[in-house]
Amino acid sequence: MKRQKIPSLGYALLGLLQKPSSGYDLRKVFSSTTMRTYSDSPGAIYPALRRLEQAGLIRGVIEEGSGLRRRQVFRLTSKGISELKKWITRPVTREDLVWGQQEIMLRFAFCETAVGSTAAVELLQSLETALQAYVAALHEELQQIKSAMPASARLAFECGIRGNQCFLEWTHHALATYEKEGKRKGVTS
Amino acid sequence: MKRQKIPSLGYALLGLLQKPSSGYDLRKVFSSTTMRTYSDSPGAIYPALRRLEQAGLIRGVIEEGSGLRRRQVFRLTSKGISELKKWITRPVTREDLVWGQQEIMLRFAFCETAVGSTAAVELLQSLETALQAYVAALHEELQQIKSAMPASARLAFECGIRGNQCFLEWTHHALATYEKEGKRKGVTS
DNA sequence: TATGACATGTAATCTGTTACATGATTAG
DNA sequence: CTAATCATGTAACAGATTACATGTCATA
Repeated sequence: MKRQKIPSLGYALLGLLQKPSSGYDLRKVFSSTTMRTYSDSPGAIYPALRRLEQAGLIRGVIEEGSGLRRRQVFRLTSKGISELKKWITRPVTREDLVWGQQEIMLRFAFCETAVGSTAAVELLQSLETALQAYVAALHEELQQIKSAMPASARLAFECGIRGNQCFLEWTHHALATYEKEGKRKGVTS
Repeated sequence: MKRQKIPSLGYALLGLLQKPSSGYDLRKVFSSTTMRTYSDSPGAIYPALRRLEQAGLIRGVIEEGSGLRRRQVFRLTSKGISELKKWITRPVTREDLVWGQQEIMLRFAFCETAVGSTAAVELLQSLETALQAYVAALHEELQQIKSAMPASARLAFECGIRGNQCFLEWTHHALATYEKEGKRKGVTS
């Protein structure tokens, strides 16, 4: 009955388990794709899977099929699906931005298959709002402290601002993409 | 005699301790500036300081001055300074990029005061090389998998590419800044 | 004198890392 | 047959989070 918070890795696993997979499959995803930011070590993944299973979010079934190496395939439960949706659709906060784009982008990447493209647009809009405020705040912070900083520190700060500005422009690009798609599909609706 | 690897927080503390500070001062930096990505909790910072002290990288002295609240001010030792320099000046690897810009930018921000502007330029050049290769690799990865992805996943991937491209452009901006400064100071040398 | 900010710390718990261990199956 | 790969795990440890504990000093 403990209300444990699910760490980022847990949500990454939930998202990937939209397609039923074994622990080994998931490790391969982490070691071979852009998701290598997450550890592919068995000491991280197998315990994480067991925690998710104990929380009732996924269920593992040992395959007794053809090849017959013991291989446990995990699937989302309905509780797991709703937890995943909740994580994806909650509004983007300032804190989310401070902790990094990584997790926000993971949420967005899973959004379409898990919740649908309407939710994807909403997530983008929420992100846009948060980013606009954040970029403005960063500009202000720079004004206040730039005189007392060495050049490298000021440049590093500018890098952060540029990065977030670029991120903001991407949200516009992404929103435009969805708008176009919407027109293609549903002008007459 | 343990050769423990210093975690990111440890280096952040070493960099900040170029200016002698108490644990409380450091916590305030983490809670109030752009460095709020690091935890400002006492349970993280005081133990980290003690580890650095045990490793001989910093030394704390209890102030017996005027105000007389007990307040321990930490300073870098010569060993700490050289460890900080080593961290800052080592070449930027692919792995550094995968784990995030954060730590690279921290190294750069501390670079000028800790090692000097020549080292800052070298760090930027190393970063530029690594980024060019990384962006190229990301483009290739996108080509290989984009057909099998939902729109949101593809857009998320594009976001990563754009971010790194933006980062690359920033390195050019930063290098140009140093070039200009170099001319102002040393044309006749 | 009581409240709140200053300043430092500890203990329980959780998660992740590193490194090792185990066994089944397939390729050479 | 033996080496590599598939597939799963465990144990020891390090580090972070959370929540609590302690005491000092200023001020209202």
